[in-house]
Amino acid sequence: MVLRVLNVAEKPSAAKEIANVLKAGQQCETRPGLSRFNQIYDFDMNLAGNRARMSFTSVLGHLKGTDFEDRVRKWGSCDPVDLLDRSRTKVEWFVPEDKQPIAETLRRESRRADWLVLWLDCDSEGEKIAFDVADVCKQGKPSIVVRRARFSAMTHGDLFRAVAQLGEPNERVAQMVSTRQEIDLRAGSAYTRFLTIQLEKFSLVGDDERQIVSYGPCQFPTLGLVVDRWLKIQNFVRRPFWVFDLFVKDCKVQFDWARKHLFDEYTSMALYELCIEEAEQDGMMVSVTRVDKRMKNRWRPLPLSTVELQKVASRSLRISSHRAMEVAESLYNKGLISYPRTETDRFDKSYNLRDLVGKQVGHLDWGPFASRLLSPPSEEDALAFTWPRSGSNDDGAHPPIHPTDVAPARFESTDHQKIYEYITKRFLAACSIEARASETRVEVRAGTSEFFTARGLIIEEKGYLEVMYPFEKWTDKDMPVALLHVNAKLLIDSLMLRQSQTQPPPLLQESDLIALMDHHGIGTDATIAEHIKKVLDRSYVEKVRGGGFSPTQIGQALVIAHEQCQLHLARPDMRAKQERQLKQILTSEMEPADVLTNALSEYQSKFRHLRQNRDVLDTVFSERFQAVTARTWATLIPQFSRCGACSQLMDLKCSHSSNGGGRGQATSRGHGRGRRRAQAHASVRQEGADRALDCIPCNKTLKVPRNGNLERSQHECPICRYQVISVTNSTSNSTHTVCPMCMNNPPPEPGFNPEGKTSEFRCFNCTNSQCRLARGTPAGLSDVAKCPKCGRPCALRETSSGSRLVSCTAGRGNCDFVYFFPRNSVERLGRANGSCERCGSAVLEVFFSSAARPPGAPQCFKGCIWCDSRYESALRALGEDRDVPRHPNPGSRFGGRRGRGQGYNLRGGGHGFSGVDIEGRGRGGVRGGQHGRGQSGIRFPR
DNA sequence: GCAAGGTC
Repeated sequence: MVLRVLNVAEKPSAAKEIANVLKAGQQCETRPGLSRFNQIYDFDMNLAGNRARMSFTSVLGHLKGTDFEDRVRKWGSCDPVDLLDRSRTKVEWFVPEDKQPIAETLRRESRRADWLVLWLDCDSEGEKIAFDVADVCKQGKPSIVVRRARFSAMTHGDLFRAVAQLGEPNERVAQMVSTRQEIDLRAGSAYTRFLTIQLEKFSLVGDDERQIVSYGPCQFPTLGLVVDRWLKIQNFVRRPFWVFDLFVKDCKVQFDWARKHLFDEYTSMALYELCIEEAEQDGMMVSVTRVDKRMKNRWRPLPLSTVELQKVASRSLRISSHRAMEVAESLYNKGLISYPRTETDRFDKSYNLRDLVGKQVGHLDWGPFASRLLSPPSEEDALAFTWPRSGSNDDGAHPPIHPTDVAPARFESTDHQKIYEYITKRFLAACSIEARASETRVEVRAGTSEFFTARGLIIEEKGYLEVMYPFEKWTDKDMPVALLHVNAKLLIDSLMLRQSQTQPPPLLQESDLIALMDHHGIGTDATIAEHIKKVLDRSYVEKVRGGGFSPTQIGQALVIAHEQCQLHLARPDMRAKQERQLKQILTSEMEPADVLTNALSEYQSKFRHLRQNRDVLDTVFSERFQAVTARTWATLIPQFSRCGACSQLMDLKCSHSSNGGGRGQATSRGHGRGRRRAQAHASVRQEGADRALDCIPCNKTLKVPRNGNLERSQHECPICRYQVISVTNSTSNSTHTVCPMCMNNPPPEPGFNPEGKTSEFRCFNCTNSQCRLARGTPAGLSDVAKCPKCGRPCALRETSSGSRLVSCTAGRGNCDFVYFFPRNSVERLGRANGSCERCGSAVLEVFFSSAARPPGAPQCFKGCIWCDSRYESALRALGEDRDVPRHPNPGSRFGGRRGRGQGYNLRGGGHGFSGVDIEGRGRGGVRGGQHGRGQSGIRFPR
């Protein structure tokens, strides 16, 4: 019987390569898969004693992606902090649209296979992909036998060993990867949404452009490293120091003062004068006190890893790390170099490196060097092939980067040529011998106590350096013969005391940044360059002349604000700490769910802290950026209302635009201050235009509502001391109040979502117990009853005019159910423990006013106001002769027979609803009505 | 509109 085996590799090139080795010279057929990149190779081989028909195909990296459930994918669809809470939002794993053809190929091929062998890269990401592949294949054939092949190099020996020792995929490794993915997605999304919306009011980049202010667990620390160096430079205090400069006649060597430098001016002067005096007595001569000679080796380079290639590219080739990876990938796809994303800096002994060197012998530039490596060493030529040094890193999946084929006649670009040349020369150098030189160190004395040294160098064996030109140089430094004799005396040309000063460190170069990221474990070899590009694209950092990285105003402000809030999200050890926790999944010290919960709760508390301190963000950014809302404004009413911070009067301003927006109206571009172009001529406010209060002493601009007539009220907000503004809608003649500070910086309120698109905080959202204008529903009263009309929760509220009511929370346009408590008879309301057995509404306590209470009438009622008939009786005893709504809960004594939907009795009487405004006269028109006693009863405005 | 990690 022939065993049918489906084999899956991580990428097309790996499938091709592995199939090519395993077929061992047998015939191999190639056919297309449903994805145009992923072909299928069919061949026969022996597998565990069976004859096997192998089908070899591939995926393209991760097969499944992850995102939030649909409900919360849109910005503003939920409070961002919910994205950090697994009980409130879910993330989903799915095969994205562009990977569907691959998944379909896998399902199709699985149907006719007995075994599935997973040849994914042997790193943690590969293990996760292995599970995703197995999952999709099982959709095609649930009974398929799943095996994992593990190999450390794509060599004949390793691959056949993997076939002979097929194992199981490691679930904990895959769990670690998906845990990291979920943490990154949740944290990135929550903070990015919050930061972007919070900072939207500042003009961070050019107008009309939307600036995303993103957070990522790799991009923030990357930014942090740049800012850290920049701050060191900013805060650097230069210190003067003094140094002796010695020049000796006819000797062009540089002497270094043995004391290096002194920070004390008087000591330096005294030493200098003494030295000159003594030297004069010596006839202005120095004497040679010591001559040392020793051999010095220069080690050949280690085999090349990705991070090293990126550093060299940016440092020596003037190619950015991102571009270098792009180019390396294209060289790899042409078969010119090995896989360019590798951490490995040691060659496996099974590699035939001589063959690889042999491929290069025909090259005009380095060919002769390659052929000398392959010929035996002689007395004239010490150069010989030497197995490369072994570094300490091995990712177990890929060898160090090396050339796999000869250079083509023409390269796609000079970058391609430069990168290929470097990789090849570096490979030949690694297979070569060390460079050797003899160094001469000469010490001279001026006067009796000042010593100086000079160094000379003679390169005796160039070794690998012969091929590394122009990337690495080691040059001879002549040492004049006159200096080589102890006790020789030489005439001083000049001896000077020079004042200098300490210098700040330079800005981080890209190669420094890569090295630091690598050191702190920020990103992987394959992604470091992407993170650097990301902080550039986000305008957090910029590359200045000379190639250094400098933080922009945005970058500075982000890091400074986070540090001021004591949130160390931009520190480099954050990621390393996370990685350490994730690793505990591998050792079973922790379960994935616990790691996730821990990480998310830390993010949650930091998020809440940041949100509470949003003022700090605003302050730090307002020091650097003009608020969008202040750019195109004209004063509408000077000295309109009082500022809570400085007690001065603020101007009411208005955008002069008719199509309503400060944004997109201004024409200035660039960063920072001084770009304000206020238009003073527009004074008439038009409907839909933005309005704001501007406090000049505080340099603060606060949005106020766009619509309605604004008037100052006499009230002062107890939270922030700003003068409250009343807003009157001229159409409905309704009035509400708003505190300008709270509207822009909402106090934390459980029932208020500050990120909601339509949400602007008003007094009716506020539950402050000190404020008589606060009309928000305190926590606990937002869900006191099931709406008799639609079944959704109803809240207990109080209007600005003092009416108490229960209304549906479904929102305007969805359900307008309202029940008013009789104003004259009801004094106080409260929520008691428990809920109604019949309809589920909360048990309420209704306290009746003693003034309105006739003898014999109850003092209070406790129960369900919809279902308990005692409430209606109490009202009647109080002279409130209206009915209360009945809950149409099916099965209750009121429900069931009402027929479809809202089969309420609109006529009043009986158990139906009375006082219904079926004419839809709108708000304000329903009060009183035929009953003439205020607001008891319900209304259904249409 | 959001992350980081694979790969094309």
